[in-house]
Amino acid sequence: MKRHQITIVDIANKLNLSKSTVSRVLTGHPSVSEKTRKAVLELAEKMDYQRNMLSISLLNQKSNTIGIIVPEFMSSYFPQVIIGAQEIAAQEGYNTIICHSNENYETEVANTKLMLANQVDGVLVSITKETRNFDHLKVFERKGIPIVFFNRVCEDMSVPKVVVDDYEGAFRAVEHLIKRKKKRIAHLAGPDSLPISVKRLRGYRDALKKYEIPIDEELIIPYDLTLAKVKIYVNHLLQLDNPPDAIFAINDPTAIEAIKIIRKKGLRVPEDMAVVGFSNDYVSELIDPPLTTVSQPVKEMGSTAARLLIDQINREVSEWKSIIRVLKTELIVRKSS
Amino acid sequence: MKRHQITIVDIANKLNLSKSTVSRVLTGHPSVSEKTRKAVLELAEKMDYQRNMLSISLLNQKSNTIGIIVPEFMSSYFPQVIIGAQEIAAQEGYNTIICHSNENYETEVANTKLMLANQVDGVLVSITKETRNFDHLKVFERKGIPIVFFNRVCEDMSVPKVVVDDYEGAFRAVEHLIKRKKKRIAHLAGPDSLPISVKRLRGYRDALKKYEIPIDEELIIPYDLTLAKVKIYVNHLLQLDNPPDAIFAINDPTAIEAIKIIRKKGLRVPEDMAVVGFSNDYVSELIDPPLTTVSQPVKEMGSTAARLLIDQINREVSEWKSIIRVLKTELIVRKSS
DNA sequence: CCATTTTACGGGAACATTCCCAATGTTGTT
DNA sequence: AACAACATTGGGAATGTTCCCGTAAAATGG
Repeated sequence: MKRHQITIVDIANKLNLSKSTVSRVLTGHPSVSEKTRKAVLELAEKMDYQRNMLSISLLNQKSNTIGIIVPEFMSSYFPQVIIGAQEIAAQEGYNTIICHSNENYETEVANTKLMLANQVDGVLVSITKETRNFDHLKVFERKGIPIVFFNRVCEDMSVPKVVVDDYEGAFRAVEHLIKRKKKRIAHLAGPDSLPISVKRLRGYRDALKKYEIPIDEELIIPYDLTLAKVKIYVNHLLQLDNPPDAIFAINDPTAIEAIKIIRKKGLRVPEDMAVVGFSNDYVSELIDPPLTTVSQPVKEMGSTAARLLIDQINREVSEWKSIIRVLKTELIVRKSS
Repeated sequence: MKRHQITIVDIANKLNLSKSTVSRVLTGHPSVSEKTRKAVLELAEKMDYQRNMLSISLLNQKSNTIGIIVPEFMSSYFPQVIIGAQEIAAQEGYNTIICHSNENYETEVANTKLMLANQVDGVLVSITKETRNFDHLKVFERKGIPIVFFNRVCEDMSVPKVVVDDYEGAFRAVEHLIKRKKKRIAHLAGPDSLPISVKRLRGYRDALKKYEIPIDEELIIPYDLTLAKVKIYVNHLLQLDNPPDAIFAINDPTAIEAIKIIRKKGLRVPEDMAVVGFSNDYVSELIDPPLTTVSQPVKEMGSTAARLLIDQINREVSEWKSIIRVLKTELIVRKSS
């Protein structure tokens, strides 16, 4: 049994009208008599009529849909960004398609194809830690489909970006540790491919420089954000001849994992080893000890990015190109430091 | 400037072919010569051609898209369900469109409209705590669009459902508290509108009955899952003439909030007040003290639901109707009890 | 070399909707 | 009564794709 969808033609036939007239009623066009308008609206309601967006989108060459591609979905970070973005999108009559690439480059490429095939009017993207080739994203540029990066950006594409002041945040965090009299501060850094890693590392270095603390390259460990590896690196740090007395971690999950391992070794946080994270995840204030961290306006990041994207969709301009919105971070001092 | 999308007609014209032939190549139809096949594929690649799913969906009366409606997005619970569902969906060539209703009935209704307008082939739904009228969901039934409930189900619709053994899980949790010599066990319950609340409450009652512990209605507090209210209720419990020595909470966020408040009062967990949650959120093992809780196979819930839905979409049957998949829970004992 | 089969391709309808243009009917004005 | 102006409706193209049907050319068989 092939189920038949209720269309405006069905309504038109039942009322001996043309589809044009029915369409006019449904789109709110003025030139239609009150009598037919009422009849159409009533029947539409009764028949559970729902306009078919597919055909409308096809006709208008506009789907009123934006795509969001995020690298992961486990921590509270990206879901919250999405909430912020969806709020604005919904307000502006845009629909959202969400994909997570699972930190996998191939999946990310597949996701962009899917977005294109589904005729999104624009995309919000935060890349995976593996992404080094950006051809799949440049397709959007070539096709004139607006794209906005957030958090994990691609630096050599001149499109709008929304980030936080990673350098500043990292600087403050490390400065805070120094003021707590910590002398050997290690940094569990992110992969070099991500600008956030690079910037936070630079913040770390400059803070040490400012307070004339020698930088020990042994204490800087870039890693691939696979939580399982944290154990290896933390143990490595603890077994150094001259072990660190503090760790500044690239993000909160890393910091939390580090605390777990440090405590399992019988050491105290923060007395033996202070730990500071980045992002202020939902969990961070709940753990023991509560984590000192650099908070970011997460929801705002989503809404700012969405706003930027929709502005770009509506007016067609190119001066937008190189806009970079930098949101403020804030150091939140808790018991872990 | 109106941007022109690359279509099969463009490719056809460039190669002096008909759109039919180009379409045949792109869909992998056999009856086309090797020479033209190669030419078409090459040009398509060069022109960044992407098939327009809108037109295909319109033509096929099938969008290959499923909708997922969840009540919230903050805790790790629903994101993980979504991951499980998306995995299966992607595998089967289905696309996902996700909406969160923000625990708000009107938003949920709006979301269903959006799903319908976008011609989803099926929907996965977990209702809000407010939802008492199900007309908006029955529309799917009337239109013959498969629907599967998960976690928060609507009991008076005979469609497939995926749940966990809430009764069993709650029973075990309370039994565990009893074995820990707790005599007065309170229950921070969910709203009556949700079957999960009702079932967990029943498990609570039956466990007490089995061990012949009198049920004190004063210790059963149904609440609306607004975390801010937990403070009021916990304080209320603590100020009773005969206060409880344990709390069984409807979910982990509630339990965690309760612990925070109890400790702020200077009481010890679990000595003065044991606390048990439900769901085993990502956070639960990280907090202090680690939370005893009933773990659910979250990702599996998503994948099972998606599987059920897609089966329903593919074969058109009605014996599916009343399938209920009950997934197993497991009591995880940690330090909070 | 002619008849028949096979191979490769083109033409056109269909999907649901909107919007422009034309057509009909109705009212008002002189 | 004739004509203009306006209100209301209908017809048809267009959006991008697939698939059925038809047809020409090439290949095969005797």
